[in-house]
Amino acid sequence: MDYEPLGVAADLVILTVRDGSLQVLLIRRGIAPYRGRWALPGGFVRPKEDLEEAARRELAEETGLGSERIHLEQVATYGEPGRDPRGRVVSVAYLALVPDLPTPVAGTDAASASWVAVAEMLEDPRRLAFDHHRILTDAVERARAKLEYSPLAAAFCPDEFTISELRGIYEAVWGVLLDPRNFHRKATKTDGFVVPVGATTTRDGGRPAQLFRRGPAVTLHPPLTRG
Amino acid sequence: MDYEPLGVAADLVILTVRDGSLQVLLIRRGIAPYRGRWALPGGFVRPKEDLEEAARRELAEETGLGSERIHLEQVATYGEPGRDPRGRVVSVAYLALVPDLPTPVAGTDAASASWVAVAEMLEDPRRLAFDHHRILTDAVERARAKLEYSPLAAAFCPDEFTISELRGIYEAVWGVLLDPRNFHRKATKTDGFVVPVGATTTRDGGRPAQLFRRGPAVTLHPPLTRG
DNA sequence: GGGTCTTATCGTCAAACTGACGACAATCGA
DNA sequence: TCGATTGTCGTCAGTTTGACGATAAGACCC
Repeated sequence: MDYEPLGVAADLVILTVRDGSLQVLLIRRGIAPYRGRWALPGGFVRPKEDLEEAARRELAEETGLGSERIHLEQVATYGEPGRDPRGRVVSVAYLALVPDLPTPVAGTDAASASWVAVAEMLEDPRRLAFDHHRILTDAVERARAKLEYSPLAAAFCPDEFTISELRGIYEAVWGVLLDPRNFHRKATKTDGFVVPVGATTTRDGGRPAQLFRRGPAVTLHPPLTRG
Repeated sequence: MDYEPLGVAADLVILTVRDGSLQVLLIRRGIAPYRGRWALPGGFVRPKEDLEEAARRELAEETGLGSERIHLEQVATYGEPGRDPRGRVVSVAYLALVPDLPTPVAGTDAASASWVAVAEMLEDPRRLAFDHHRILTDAVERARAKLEYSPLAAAFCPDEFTISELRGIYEAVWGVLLDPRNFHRKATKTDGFVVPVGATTTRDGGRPAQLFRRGPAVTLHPPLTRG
């Protein structure tokens, strides 16, 4: 076969919702290029490894999440010749949605990983290394869009959650406030979105709220609306 | 940098609507592996070439379309280690939507390219070489989904088109029949979807139909519904 | 125990949208 | 002139949305 070989990497946009805001896991680069900047976690795909396998491996390395139950999906691939000053690298970007774990970010990789507010990173393209601002933009937009027509918001929640907590996810990801009453109606009446567990919790204060689990639906008909 | 280099290719799913059916441009493979099977057009990304640039180059080679005005978007990247028996190749798949051109398929590449009904190819996974059945499935699903919430259907039409022609696109891509009256209402009343040109045509027989052009909208609110 | 605060949940109502379908308009070919 | 064909406008009932009032069920304070 006649081809010029290139480096292929998997980069991860790991999102969570903490304290009511959408956050992304980033690594502070300790070495040039882009030393001191934030970057997405990622690494090269190994010779006998599938792309998604590589992404899951990185995810586990960065978060300690034994990842089967974590939502992971491919977003896009970036291969502009000049995107990495060290050489030609094609990056396959993956989006991971994780619940707000009490787990510390146990980075086995050298650099210090931390959760950073997405809004802050999107503000200024120069806060992120390489073309990672673009990758983050695309991944966040994908997440925002998918909340509309898929039950994906539950991927940010623990196994059991209240409707308010679910609404909090939407509000954090979309950056809008939603009417609690209309949201409640929509979430509970959309077929297969959530199923009641039977128990209640008072962890949010106020009247005890029913607990729900994610339902079997794959798509939401009709979709929820942003704003 | 420490990595194992891989081959990176761009594969194309070029769709059009002809004779009321959704068709894809395929190449009959003349050499092993998968000799005699249909395959998606594609080729390796060159050392100094962007991924999309490579896709546009292939598109031009296969269709003769000087492609600026052609809709081209990335669908996904496939990199399972065993997907190409000749070696490790990572393929970035692109989706192209082209109008039904009178242009002959001027394949400069050796093999014979032709338009094939998508339904026929989706029926049996073994009619396509490599993992191209999966790629085609993903790309077609992407196209189907995007027709719902984006004005993309117009990419299948000539510059000026009638509402019926537009409806024909939806019917071919979705494989359903739509009510002409409701479709007409929806298409003309959705803000920015289509704008009237002022002229009419009788090319479909019957009463002359207004001609429209694609409008400025990027997304359709609310979306059209399949079935 | 009685207020008061907070969050959960149900209900109401008008406006918008959908899907089914009737009716009429404008052309062509016989 | 008479169908046949396709385009376009209307009507109507059922559904969904968005705004918002009202009540429920706890916690907290005195």
